[in-house]
Amino acid sequence: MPKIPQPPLDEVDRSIVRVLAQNARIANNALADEVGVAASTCLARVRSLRDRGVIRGFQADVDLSALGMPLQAMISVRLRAHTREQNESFRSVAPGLPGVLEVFHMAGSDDYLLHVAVADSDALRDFVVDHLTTHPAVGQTQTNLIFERMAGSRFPEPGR
Amino acid sequence: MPKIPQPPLDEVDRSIVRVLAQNARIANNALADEVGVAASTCLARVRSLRDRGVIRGFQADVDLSALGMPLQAMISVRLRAHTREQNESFRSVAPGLPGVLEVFHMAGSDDYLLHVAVADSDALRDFVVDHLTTHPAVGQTQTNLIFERMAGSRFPEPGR
DNA sequence: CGTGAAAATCTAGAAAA
DNA sequence: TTTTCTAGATTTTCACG
Repeated sequence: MPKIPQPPLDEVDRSIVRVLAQNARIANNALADEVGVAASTCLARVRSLRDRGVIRGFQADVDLSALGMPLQAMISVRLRAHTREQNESFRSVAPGLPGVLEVFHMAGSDDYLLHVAVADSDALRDFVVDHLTTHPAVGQTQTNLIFERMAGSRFPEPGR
Repeated sequence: MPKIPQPPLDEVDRSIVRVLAQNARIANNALADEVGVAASTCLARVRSLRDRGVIRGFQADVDLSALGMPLQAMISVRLRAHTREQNESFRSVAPGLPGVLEVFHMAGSDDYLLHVAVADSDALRDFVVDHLTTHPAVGQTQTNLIFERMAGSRFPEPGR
C-alpha cells in the first residue's frame, strides 16, 4: 500500500473521516448532509480519501465471543537474534497466524506484541506452542491474558 | 451493551459476518449474492446480527498518519492499589483520553495496557504526564514505542 | 462544487416453500 | 418459520454548468 502524497485534509475531509470512522455504513447522501456538501461532492471526497490511503477500508466490528473465541491474550515475542532476516521471517507470517488480531512491532526489548483471540486456554497454549515457540526466529514469549478490551476513539484528535 | 441470548450462528450468518468484517460498505444485494441468499433475507440477517450484538458497528479504518498522529505507543499501567474502586476510576476515564485507541484490562502484573496514537514524542510525554501519572489511581507506567502495527484477520477462525 | 436525471439499490410487505 | 418475489421509494452515480 504505497504512501501517496499528502494534500493535507480540509475540514470537510476531516468531518467525513470522523463520521465514517464511527458509522461506516451510513448512506452517502446522509453523510453528505451531515458534513454539509452535495451528495456528488461527498462521493468524490470519499473516493479521493480512499485513493489517497487516508481511509484504508471499512470493517464490521464483530463480537468475537459470538464467533466462539471469547478469550483474548497479549503475547510478547522476543526474537533469537535481531537481524533483518529474523525480523522479516517473523513479520511475514505473524499477521496470518490463526486468531491473530493485531501484530505490533515494538521498539523495546520485546520485539513483537501479538494480540490474539482464541476459543479457550487450551487453544491459547496450542497457538503458542505450534506457531511461536516452534518458529525458528522466535526466542522467548510471554503470554498475558486480557480481561477486557475497550475501544477508544477511532478518530484521535491532538490532545490539548 | 447487553449480551442478548445466543442462537448460534449458522453458515449464512458466518459468511455475512466474514464478508462484512472485511468490506463493511458492500451493498446489501452484492452481499446477498456473495453469501447466496435473497436480498431481503440478507437484510433481515444483517439486522438480526446487529440486534443480537454479533455485529457491534461498522467502522472506517483510518490512516492515523494522515490525521497528523503518526506515532503510536503501548503504555503499561500499574495501579497504586488493586481495589475495585481504583480499577473503576481508571477504566472509566482511560478509553476517553485523547489519542487512546484501545484499552486492555490485563490479567498480569500490569493492570492496563493502553494503545495510543500521538503527533510526536512531545505529545506522548504530555499524555503520560497529564493523564496518567497525575491520575490518583495510577502507580507506575511504562511506555514502549510501536514501530509498526499490522492488522491480522478480522474474522478469526479456530486454529487447527 | 452543485444540479439534475438515469440507473442501481434498498426495503417492506405479500406470497410461497 | 424462513425465504423469495414484487414494486414503490430511496440512493448512487455521472455528465454538465
